Formats: sequence, structure tokens, C-alpha cells
Amino acid sequence: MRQNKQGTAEKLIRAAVDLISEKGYNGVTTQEIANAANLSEKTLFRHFGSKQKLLETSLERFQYAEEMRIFFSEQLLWELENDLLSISKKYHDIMNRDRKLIQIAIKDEVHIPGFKERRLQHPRQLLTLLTDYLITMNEKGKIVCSNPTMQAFTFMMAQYGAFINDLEAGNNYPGISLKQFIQENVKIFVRSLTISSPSTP
Amino acid sequence: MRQNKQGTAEKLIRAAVDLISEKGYNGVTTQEIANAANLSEKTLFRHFGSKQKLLETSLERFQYAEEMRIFFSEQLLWELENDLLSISKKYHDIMNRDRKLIQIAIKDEVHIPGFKERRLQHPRQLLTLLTDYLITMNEKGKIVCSNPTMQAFTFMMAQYGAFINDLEAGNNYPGISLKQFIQENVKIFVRSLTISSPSTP
DNA sequence: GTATAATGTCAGTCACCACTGACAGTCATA
DNA sequence: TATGACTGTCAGTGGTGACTGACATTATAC
Repeated sequence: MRQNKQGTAEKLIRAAVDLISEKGYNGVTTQEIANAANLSEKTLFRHFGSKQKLLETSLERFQYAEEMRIFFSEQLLWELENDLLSISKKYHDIMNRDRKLIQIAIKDEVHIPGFKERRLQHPRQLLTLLTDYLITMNEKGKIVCSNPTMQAFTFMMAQYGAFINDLEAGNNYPGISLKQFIQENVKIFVRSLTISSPSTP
Repeated sequence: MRQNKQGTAEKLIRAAVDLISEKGYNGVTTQEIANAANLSEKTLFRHFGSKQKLLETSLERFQYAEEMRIFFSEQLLWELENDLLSISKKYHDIMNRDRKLIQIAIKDEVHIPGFKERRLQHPRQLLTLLTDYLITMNEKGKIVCSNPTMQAFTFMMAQYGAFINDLEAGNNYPGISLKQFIQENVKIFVRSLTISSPSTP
């Protein structure tokens, strides 16, 4: 019965993440979480000591950390359209993997020391990576880029908006999919960044 | 003392919106709300009957409704850069005015019948208005627009992302302001929509 | 077969919280 | 000065929810 201990904690964490992301930390009872995990409430407390600690443990896995950095250093082809597409996809992959954790983080209500800071550091890192990418592309003469930081930021905000929209509004816009959005957004940036001289009609 | 009744309800609603947007519906007690409004808990219940009803009443003001439609029919100059700028500004004006209500809506936890539906209808309306605008601009020969719906959607998502980012991350990106973002985003769309022939380097 | 570790059951504690009733105070108006 | 509309105080009630302790149960390992 030694290996069951980890399995039990895992079940509880999954149930907690599921329920809390739906109904909020204060909207779920430890009883409900235990039931959803097919375990007794007592077991929950034996493993985590408190509801708050259970949440903290659940949120610890919230670290895509190095993944973006590695992606940027290994997967880029220095071909704008291609790269922006794969960056977008990677972004949504990562975000969707942590979908429920992000939902919890947004609903917040809960104050875990340092958590917000840790969370906000990811998009800052992405902004840096993306900015550096644009700068290099500019140096290579492949794009015309006057303000790389703001352009990277704008690109990110579009992705972020689409993700949050999908997260909480689901399929609010009939006939519009995330894939289509990514393609159109990349097209717009490619067109905008590969103009030789600004067109003045 | 007749006019005080409305003033009292107003105070309570304001306090409720402030606190609930911060800590979530289940994270605030009626006691706290009453204190924040400098009124007794009893008065709160005399006015609204229940905590839930207080929230519902607070959320009823959440209707920018016609404002966007009127703006689109009256304030546009049919000059792309100018119009996209003023649309962006109007959007953020409206969103910021209802900042706290939107925060409550996102944290959700609360299930008020029909509320979510009512809320989601606003961005859908904006999408329609913006799409129609692009179509007309295309017909006027002022832009080259292959896929107006997706382009309007992309423009919206960028605004939405920037708003949500500002809402919950505050000043996470030092040196980047909302104003700068709006300008850069508009520039990107203008460049992208006013290319006569796609440049292939 | 017995020790050990993990879980379940059950009854219960304690604090908090939405909400109430009874009574008293305050102020404007007639 | 009396009435009425509004608010405050206070002492409650009933329910819920996080968390505990004592004891029984199961499975595994030696």
C-alpha cells in the first residue's frame, strides 16, 4: 500500500483543481472535494492538514518555467510567418495545459504569498523573448521593425485576449475558432512587419 | 429624510461592488459591506432582503447597451487610423467604467440567471459593428480587407487582452502603458489593411 | 500471524455567517 | 407636538463548514 499514498494525494489535488476552478475557493467545501476524489474528508486532512495547504500544493505545479525559453532557443526557423504561428501554438498549448490553474489564479480570492508574482513573471519572460526575436529578425533584414517591445507586447495581448475569451466565454462567437484567430493574427503581423515603405494613400 | 433612502442603497451597492470585486462574493460578509458603507448590517437587510439580492441589484447597472451602437453611428470619420483609435479609446473607456463589475463577473462563483448571457452579448455586438465598419471601408476602397469578421475579431481580442491584463496584472510590464499599446495596435492594423499588394521579399 | 501504514466512520467542536425580532433613537414635516 | 420614515443596537437562531479524536478496517510486508 506504499504507492497508494501518492495516488491519493494526486486524486485530491485533481478534484480540488477541478472544483475550485469552477466554483472558487470559498465556493467549495472540503467535503465536496473529498467526495469528488472518492475519498473521505478525513483523508484529505491527513494528507494536507488544511484546505489552504491543499490549494497551495495544487498551485505549485503552475510553472511552465523553462519551456518557453527552450522553445525559443531551439524551435525557431527565422522565417516570420512560420515562427509566429508556432509561437502562437506553443503559447496556447502551454496556457491550455494549465487552464484550470489559471482560472483559479484569476478568480484569486486567495492570497498565497508570492504566488501572483511568480505567475506574472511568465508573460514578462515571453515579452522579452519575443522582443529579442523581433530585434534579431530586424537585424537580419527580414522585417521592418520600429518598436519591437511594443509590437511584441501587442502580439502577446492578442493571444492573451483570445485565450481568456475562450476560457470564460467558451464559444461565444459562433463560427470563430482559436485556430482561425491565430492564423489571421499572424497574417496581420506579417503584413504589418514586412512592408518595405509605409503606404500613404 | 425621504431622499436618504436612495443614498443609503447607493452607499451599500458601492461598498458591495468594491469589496466583492476584490475578495469575491463568498469572501465578503454582509457585516463588512455594511461597515464599509458606514451603515448597520440590519439596514443592509432592510433594503435588499438578502446578500444575493444586493449583488443582483448591483449588477443591474452593468449595461453599456446602446452606447457603442450610437458611437459607431455618429462618431466615425471613415478614416481608418482615426477611427480605430477612437474606437479603441471608447472601448477602454466603457470597460474601465465598469471595471469592478467586470471583475465580479469574471470571478463569477455567483449564478444569476441570464446574467452571463447578457454580459456576453456586448462583445458580440461590438464584433458586428466593427465587422460592418470594415466591410463598408472596403467598399469605399479605403482598405483591403479579405476577411472582415476575423480581422475585426482579432482587433477586439487585442483590446480585450490588454484590458484584462491591466485589470489583473496592473503595471506588470514597466514602461508600457495602455495608451502606447492602443497606438501601436492601431498602427499595425492600419499598415496591414492598407497594403495594395502583398510584399514578398 | 503480526506489525505497519493508509483509509474509513462517526460523533463532535468551534467559529463564522446570513438573517431576524424587539425596541429605541433621530429627524423632517404637518 | 405628534406622526412616519429611516436607521441603530443587541441579543439571538439556525445552519454550515473547517478541522479533530477515537476506534475500526483493510491491505501489505516480513
